[in-house]
Formats: sequence, C-alpha cells, structure tokens
Amino acid sequence: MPISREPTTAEGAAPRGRPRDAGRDAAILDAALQVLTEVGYDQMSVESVAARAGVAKTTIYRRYSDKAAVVVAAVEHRAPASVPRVRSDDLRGALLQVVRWLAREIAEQEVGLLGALFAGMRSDPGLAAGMRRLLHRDEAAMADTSFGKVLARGDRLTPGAAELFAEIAPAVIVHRIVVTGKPCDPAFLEHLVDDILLPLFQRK
Amino acid sequence: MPISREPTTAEGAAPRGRPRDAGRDAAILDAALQVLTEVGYDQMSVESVAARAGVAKTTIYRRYSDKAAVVVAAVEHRAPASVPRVRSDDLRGALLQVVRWLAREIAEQEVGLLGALFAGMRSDPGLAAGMRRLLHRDEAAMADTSFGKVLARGDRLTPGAAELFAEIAPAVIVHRIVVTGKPCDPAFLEHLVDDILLPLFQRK
Amino acid sequence: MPISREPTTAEGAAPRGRPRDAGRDAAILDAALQVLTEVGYDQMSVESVAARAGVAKTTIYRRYSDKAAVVVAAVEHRAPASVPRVRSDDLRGALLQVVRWLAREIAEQEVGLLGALFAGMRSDPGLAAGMRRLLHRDEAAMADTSFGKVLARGDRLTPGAAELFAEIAPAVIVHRIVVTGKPCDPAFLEHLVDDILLPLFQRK
Amino acid sequence: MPISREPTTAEGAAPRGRPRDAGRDAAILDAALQVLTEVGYDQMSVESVAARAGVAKTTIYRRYSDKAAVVVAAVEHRAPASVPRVRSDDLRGALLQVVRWLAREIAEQEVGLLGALFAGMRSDPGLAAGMRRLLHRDEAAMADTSFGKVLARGDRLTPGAAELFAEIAPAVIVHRIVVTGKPCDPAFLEHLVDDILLPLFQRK
DNA sequence: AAATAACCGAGACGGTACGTCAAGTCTTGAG
DNA sequence: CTCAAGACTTGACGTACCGTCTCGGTTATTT
Repeated sequence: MPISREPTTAEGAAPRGRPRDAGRDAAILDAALQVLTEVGYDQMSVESVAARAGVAKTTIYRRYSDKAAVVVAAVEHRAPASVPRVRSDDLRGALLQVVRWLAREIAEQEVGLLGALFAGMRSDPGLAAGMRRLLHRDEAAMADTSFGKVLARGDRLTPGAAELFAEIAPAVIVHRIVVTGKPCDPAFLEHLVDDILLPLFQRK
Repeated sequence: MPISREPTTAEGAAPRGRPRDAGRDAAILDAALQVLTEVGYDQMSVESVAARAGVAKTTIYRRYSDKAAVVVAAVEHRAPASVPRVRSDDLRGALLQVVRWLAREIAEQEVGLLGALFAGMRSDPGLAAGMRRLLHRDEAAMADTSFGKVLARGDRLTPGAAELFAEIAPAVIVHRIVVTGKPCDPAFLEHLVDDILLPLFQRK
Repeated sequence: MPISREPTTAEGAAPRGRPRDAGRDAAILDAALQVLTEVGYDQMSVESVAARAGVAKTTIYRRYSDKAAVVVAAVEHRAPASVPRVRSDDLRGALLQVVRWLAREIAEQEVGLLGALFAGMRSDPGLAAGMRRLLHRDEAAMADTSFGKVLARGDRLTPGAAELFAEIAPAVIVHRIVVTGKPCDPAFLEHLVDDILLPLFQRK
Repeated sequence: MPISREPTTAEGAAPRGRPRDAGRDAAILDAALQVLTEVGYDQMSVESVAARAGVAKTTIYRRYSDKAAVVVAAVEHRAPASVPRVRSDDLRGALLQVVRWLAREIAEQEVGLLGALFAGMRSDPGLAAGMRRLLHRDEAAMADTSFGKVLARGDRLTPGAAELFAEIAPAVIVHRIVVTGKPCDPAFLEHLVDDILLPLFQRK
C-alpha cells in the first residue's frame, strides 16, 4: 500500500513537481523481498533494504509509512498469484498440482509476510487488515481459474468445496512449515490431498 | 529453555554458591506471560517484564539468553495443557468441547508464542526447535486424555484420527485468527466440527 | 577530539547530507563541562550530559567515540587560556597575578581533566596524548603574552625562566590541591612566588 | 585501611569463630597491586583482583569497604618507603640518588594511587583523606633518614629545605610523568637537581 | 526562461530497547 | 565467625534500528 500521490478519484489533478522514479519502486520491493526471505521479518532493517536497493532511506519512507507496509507491498509486488492451469477431468491431479504450488508459494514468501502480520497485529490494526486483504486476494483469485471451476462443480463435489479448500489447505501447509518445521515434501502433499481434501470434497 | 546451572547429567555435582531464587523464576515467567499477551511479542520489552516482576533486568538475562528464550519459558511454564474431560459416548460433543478449549488456548497465548517463533526462526534455529518441541508437547499430551481415547477407537473411526485432529484443528484455528482476523465464535467452531472433522473421522 | 566529518585537509569535499547542528555541539560541551566540574570524571554519565544539553545520547555518540573523548573536547572547548595582562616593570606582581589565575584555573577545570587523563592513560594512549596536547597548548599560549615577554628578558632573569615556570608552577599547584588537599590561598601563592619562583629566576 | 575486627580498645574481646586467614591478606594486596599497575585504576575490577588472588569477592569486601580502599591498602602494603641511605658530604649526589628513587617509586605505584585519589575525591572525602595520609607518610618518613638529616643542616642550606623538597620534587616528577608523558630519564633528573633543587637550597 | 514543486541521496536527530559489565550486598553450604 | 561461590540490585555503558527532519542538488511542469 504505497503512499500514493494521486487522489483516489479524478484524473485531472496533474501531478506537479518531479515524478517518482518507477525504477526505484521496483528496486525497493525487490530488495525488500530478498532481505525478507533471507533474514526474516524483524532481522530485516529498512536501512539494509535501502542499501541493497541502492536507494536512500528517505526514498523508501516517502513511499511507505512503515517497515511493515514495505513488506506488504513487496509481497504484493511479487505475487501474481498465478495459479497453475489444471485439467478439469482429473480432480486428484488438479489438487496435487495446486497444493504443490501453494506449498512452494508459502515457503518462499508468505512466511515472511506472516511474520510481519504477527509483529503488526497489536500495534497497527490497520496494517494487519492490509496484510489480510492481501492474503485474501490470492484466495479470491483462485475462483476465476480453471482450478476454481473444478471445485465449483456442484454436481459431483460437496457444495462450498472452494471455501473449504481455502480454509484448510493453506492452514495445514503453514502449520506444517512453521509449527512442525518439516518440509512439504511430496509424501506430505499426497497425504494432504488423499487423506484430507479428497475425502471432504467427495463425500456423498 | 533456562540457562541451567546443573549439568544435564550427573547428580553428584553439588550446587555451590547461593541458589537461584525460585520465587523470582515464577515472577519473571508470570510477568512475561502477562506482558506478552497484553502487547504482543515485539512490543514486549525485557525491561517491562523485569519491572512487572519486580526484578532486575540482569536477573532475567542470567536465566535466559534472549528475549525469545524468555517467551518460550513463559509459555512452557504456564501451559499445563489441561485438556477438558469428555464423555466417550458423544463424539460430536467431545469434539466441540475440545475445539472450543483449543480456540481459547490459542487466542490467549499461542499467538504470542507464534510471533516469537516467526521472529526467531531464521536467527536462532535452536530456539525455534525449542518452541516447536513445546507446541508438540501439547499435542502429545492429548493422547493420554479421555479425548485421546475417544479418537483412538479404531472400530468406528478412521484410523489415525488423533493425528489428523492434531494436524488440522490447530491449523485451521490459527489460520482463522491470524490470517482471517475473525474470532472463533461458536458458529465457526461448529462449522469446523461438522463440516471438516466429523466427516473425516466418520467416513467409510 | 570529535569524530570529524570533514577530512582534515581539502576544501573541495562538499559536505553531504544534513549538516550537524553547531548549536548542539556547544550545548553538549557546555553541559559536559558543567557536569564534569560538579561531580567529577567518573561520576559523570553520558546520559546526564545528554539530558542537561537537551540532546539525545546518540547525538553525543555520533560526535565522540567515548565518554573520555567528550571530556577532552569539553575542556578544549572552554579553555581560551586567557592569561591575564601584566605590567612589565613588576616581576613579583606579575608572577603573583599569573599564579593566582593558574590556581583558579586548575581548581575549576583541570582537576576534572586530570581525572580523565588518569582514567584513560592505559586503555587509550591516543586519548591520553590528546589530553596532553591540550594541556601543553596552554603553556605554549603563555609565551605570546605580556607575561611571557617578562619571563623572556634574558638580561635580568635566568635563561629558560619560561620553561622553568611551566614546569614548576602548575606542578606545585596541582600537588597542593590533589595530594595535599589544601586550598591555594594567598599565603600559599606568595610562598610559591617568594620562596620558589623568584629565587630561581633571579639568581645571578 | 582494612576493616579491623578488633575493637579499638580492650584486649579481652577474644575473637570468636574462624580467624581470618592472614595468607589471604597478602594474596589480595599483591594481586591488587599487580592488576593496578597493569591496567590502571578504573580498568581494575575487584572481580579480577579476586580471581588473581584465588579468593572470593566476599573475602575482599569483608576486609575493605571499597575498591578504592583496596588500592590504598595495596600501595600501603608494598611501600616500605625505604629511602636510600646517602652520604652526608655530597649534597648533589644525595639529591640525585633520592630523586632517582622517588621517580621510580612514583612511576611504579603512585600513579595508580593518584588515579584512585581522583576517582574518590568528590564521592568519598574520607577516603581521599586516607590516601593523602598515606602519601604524606612517605614524606614524613624521610625526615628520619640520612637524607633528612642532610637537608636539615641549617648552617649551609636554606632553612625549610626539607619542606621545599617534599613540595617540589614529587610535584615536578608527577607532572613530568602524567601531564608531559615523558619518562624520568637521568637527564631530566639531573636537570631537576641542578636547575631547580640545588639553586633553591644553596641560595645566598 | 524562470519559478515552483516534488524528488533524491546523505546523514543528523530524538527515541526506545538491546545485551553487557562492574560495584557492592546478600545468601547458601562447608569448615 | 570465615571462606568460596554465585545470585541479586543498581546504574551506566555503547550499539542498533526506527521514523522524522534538514540539507544540497536534480528533474519535471507551469507561468
């Protein structure tokens, strides 16, 4: 959530003064993402992000109100949430594919985001809300994909399968990574699909 | 994980010098737990814990290497994991009861612990391991309770029901609280039991 | 010896970033001097200096590496070594006047400096050197005053009288104050002049 | 100034309990003297003295009220103030001999003592008094030596020569060592005798 | 062509907390 | 009562970030 210069509405309000350098936007967010995944949320200092981006600290704080806001933006920036395309005739295969993608996604970046979330939950509820919105966005994005359509087939699956998936799959994966500390290897993912998701979706 | 004076093994090593004041141990951990749940992990300062415990900062650092270590010890100290007793003839009622207890437990203290976990994951893997061990302990404790016995009845339930419960219930609850940001109200808990847990346990 | 930003030489090196506030420089050194003379070297805490100067502790540590360095700078800052003007035709009067000034000077500030010198002698020889340089500066300053010219009159006084004065007068005064613990009252100063300095300077 | 067990008066009060180990007294003072001369007054920690003496910190604090008191005692312990014997018929030789001894004495131990003196001057005037008494004691001891008798020969020297010597010689030597930072080499000591002391004592 | 406004790098600044160290006191157990 | 060991309080140390601010200097648009 960058501190935007443009008023939410209107086009006419021509921005005055020197415009922000878009190249720096990218550099900042890339650097933030790197540092975040390398050292974790609270070992990540704004100063180190600035250094790696080759940018002054001011340039970051002009765009983002907060260290946490930088993290949100960084994750938002990178995650196009490109849910992989799946074949509609193979439910198990589709689930496996998506679950695999989800696990990699979470391990790589969302762990950092969750750290920020925990850190900011009490202090800055508005920010927490922002992060939640971001996390929620990805779930919503699924509905419009081929995978979303597979889960929405009311004739063969439990109604509400999509919601169930969004509720359970990320939760169990995060739990696995953070709490258990074990990797999301293929065996685990098959277990997730075969012993949890499929039984729930296919019950008569 | 306090900085113990006694070598792990051996009995003979008579402790020399003035022994640590056990009263202060308790005071520190109680204070830490209070502050932790009040303001969250990284708003919690060691100094404030010391102040509330009526103890000098050094007295804390003599026992614990780190702020994070204090948190682990604090949660470990308090959590007797007193799973409520349940009736063996009412599976749904038992699940509801335990899930309700679990939700309260997580909301009250484990959120803080998880924050510490995120904070310390990269920097101090040994510490992270400690926290995981702690979280795992509670799950293990369930096996010996009346509830554990209910889930272990292989004749009527899916085998491995206990493991499934430990894998899913906490995950979904944490996800609800942290990621979704919504409270674990009765409606949600019933949903968790009726739409997720029961179907999984009773299938065939 | 402040941590200077400007390279010692060169003019071209344009200072970048926000310049240091000169007002704060003065405030810090004044405060340091006050606290130093009030409570002595090792009762003086950097924090108290910061408080009195109305400045953050970090602002002091940005300028000076050390508590000791603050003291050197403080004394250096204040001491303009304004040797009083003397009449050239009255040697005894001139000596008395200068010795009186010297005694007050030493009692008021150099005692603090000497404390710092003792403290830093072993640990930081560079710092000790700085303080010595500073003390030496004052002696050198005398040569250019009316008093210096009086002592330099080779026709009537022992050659090297100026050096002798610098060697003996401060030494005896410091010894009186610190070792003996007695005040430098007029009687003592007259004794110093009549029984020590004059006889040495006027011997044929 | 050790904290004595015996009441000032009376002999009868038989000391009860385990008597103090006299060997430890010496160990403490020796260790203190070593550390003091090695690292200077305020780099010297009571704990390090205890460690080197092979003694518990308590054992030191039972004997001495203060770190500074330890230093006084340590210097007092070692300094037998054995002024060298001099020949009465050679004034210059006698002066040189004593001045040489004095310079070594000061360089080796009194510098540490002076550090303690500066440190304790403001905070504990009673202690400062103790140190002064100690320093004064050495001067007094001189009066009874062969050297003292040489200076007391009123027929050929200025009356009060002994006092003058005590006032000037240590002062100039300390000034040389501490303020100037230069060593008291033979050339300097000859200068001190020939250009300062002898002229003062032999005038008229 | 100026004037204006915002950008950018660099770094000072006030704060808050960190984790460490030493001084001096207190509390055990053993002798 | 002494001694060793070490816990304990207190207070200062010097460091690291955070988020704000103030410089000199750089683009853009607007007059």
